[in-house]
Amino acid sequence: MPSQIEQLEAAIKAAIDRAITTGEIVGVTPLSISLERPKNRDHGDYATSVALQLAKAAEKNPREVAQLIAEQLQGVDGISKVEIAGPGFINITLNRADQAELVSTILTAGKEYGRGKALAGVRINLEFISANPTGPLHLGHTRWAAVGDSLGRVLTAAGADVTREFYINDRGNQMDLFGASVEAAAMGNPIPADGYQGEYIGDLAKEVVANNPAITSLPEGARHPAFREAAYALQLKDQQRVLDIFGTHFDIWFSERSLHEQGAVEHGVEKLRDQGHVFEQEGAIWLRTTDFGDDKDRVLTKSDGSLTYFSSDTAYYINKRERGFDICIYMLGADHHGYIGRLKAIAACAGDDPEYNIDVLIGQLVKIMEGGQEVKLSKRAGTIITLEELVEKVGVDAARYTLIRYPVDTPMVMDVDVLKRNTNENPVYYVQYAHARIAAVLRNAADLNISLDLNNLDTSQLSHDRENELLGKLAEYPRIVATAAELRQPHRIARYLEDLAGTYHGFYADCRVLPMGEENSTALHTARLLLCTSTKVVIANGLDLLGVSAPERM
RNA sequence: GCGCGAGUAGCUCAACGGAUAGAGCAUCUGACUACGGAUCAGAAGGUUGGGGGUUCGAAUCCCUUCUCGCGCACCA
Repeated sequence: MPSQIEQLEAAIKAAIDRAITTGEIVGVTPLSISLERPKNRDHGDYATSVALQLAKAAEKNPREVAQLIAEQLQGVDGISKVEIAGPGFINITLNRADQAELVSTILTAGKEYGRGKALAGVRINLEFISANPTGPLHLGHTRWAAVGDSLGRVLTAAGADVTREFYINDRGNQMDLFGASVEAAAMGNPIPADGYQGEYIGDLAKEVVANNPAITSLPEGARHPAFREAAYALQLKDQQRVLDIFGTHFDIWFSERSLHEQGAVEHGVEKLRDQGHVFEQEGAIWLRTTDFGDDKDRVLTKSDGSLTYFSSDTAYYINKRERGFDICIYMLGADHHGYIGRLKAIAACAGDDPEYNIDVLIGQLVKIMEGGQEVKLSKRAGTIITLEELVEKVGVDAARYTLIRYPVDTPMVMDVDVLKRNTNENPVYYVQYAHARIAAVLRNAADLNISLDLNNLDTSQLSHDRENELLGKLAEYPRIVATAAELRQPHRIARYLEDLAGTYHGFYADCRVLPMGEENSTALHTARLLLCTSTKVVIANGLDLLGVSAPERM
């Protein structure tokens, strides 16, 4: 059954179609109609500015266009009032009882409510975090661990076929340096000057030796790779362990080495050569990315024959596409924003559409405050905050929620002290509290043996302004999910939930849900309880998209 | 120098090109001796960094300028 908003949208389109067919206005019916819940309640339940948008092409006064559409909307089922306001807004008021049908829609759909088909059939590769396996995941990775995971859930909810992928940068000098650092720690030698300094290196060294005591007596040539590989395995396992705690799961852990082992780099270069964008100069092999807006051409194979990191990037992209992904999403840190141009250029060089097949999201840095002071993050000073430490400080729910709550392109400040508080300063509790509060009401209702049978729902009971407001908010949810998926912005879900929770609390303050004292339960109590239940479903569905729990009790 | 991002209330941040720019915190007023006060109602707080432009309408798009952050390797 189409949602109320869809029905309304269809009705407006039909009205425009008709006006165009009869020649009353000139133009084309827009694919989607902008419909919004007006902030001002005097402006009805829904408002559209479509007449303003059509006016120019129609060469008519916007109010006249609005008038033509409004006339058609009069008398449409469920619409009780249509008004034209301001420069040409159409304000629509719906029958309250019809709106309450939504309760039934939500409860019937359950967990499915909010899921859509906007991205049905689209195969998406979602790559995020992709840290070097040379140390613990830190704050910078944590933002992606939360947002990337949530985006995966949101895209899935919009119908996409999503594969979450972690690209392991397990090749190159950094790995050697990492291995050498662990080895030095184990052998009691000083850590190399440009090596890894953190305390964890010593811990890794101990663990490596404990697992294989003979390792220290290997000849030097064998010892170095042995340490590197052992430390790599342990560190990767640790990253996986921490992400598991954080509730972030990957479908594929993709090793950069494996890319090279299967000859994907050579294959990629061949493919790009076929497309005509590869050239040689000064003994090196280049990709002419400047053909597609990059600021300089990039080297694939150095003059000494070794491969660049960039060649891995190209091979990896081509590999993803050959695995059948329509859209490759990259989530990168702000220090990688220079990659956008070259990644897009890779796609273009491979013959793809850089506007569609590849999507690069850049996340700004997270600052962290504790004790009223910014915590300076420094590897040298040992003040790196790891994902694990953050979770220990504030818990998974608060950490995830806070990180997701902001659009990734804004730098954000996380105040650890605030996250420890269970107050409104900490929006996750505000939302979770609404859920727990409903759960409590439902427990009480069960004690009173009040029927929650949908067949007993009398929609005409829900006529209070607060009920109407709550219903309107619940109706928005599917659109919010679709928009969040389309714009790759999971924070919209969090903001919506805060709004919904606030609306619920307002309803709760003014509308008594359970019978008082000896009072018998009535159709109104049942209707309100079902409204509460549907609100609980939507909050739970929304929190699930964030990977945050929806507690029955707090 | 070039490129990318950011600049909105005292603070942290929202706002598909839409109506009076919104929340939370902080400040000030109020509200339950019956459903969870981790709540609700209200007040105050703004030249959306500055200046131009586009249009019915701009925080949003374009130009310009200032400030901050981050990048500009045959490194990984």
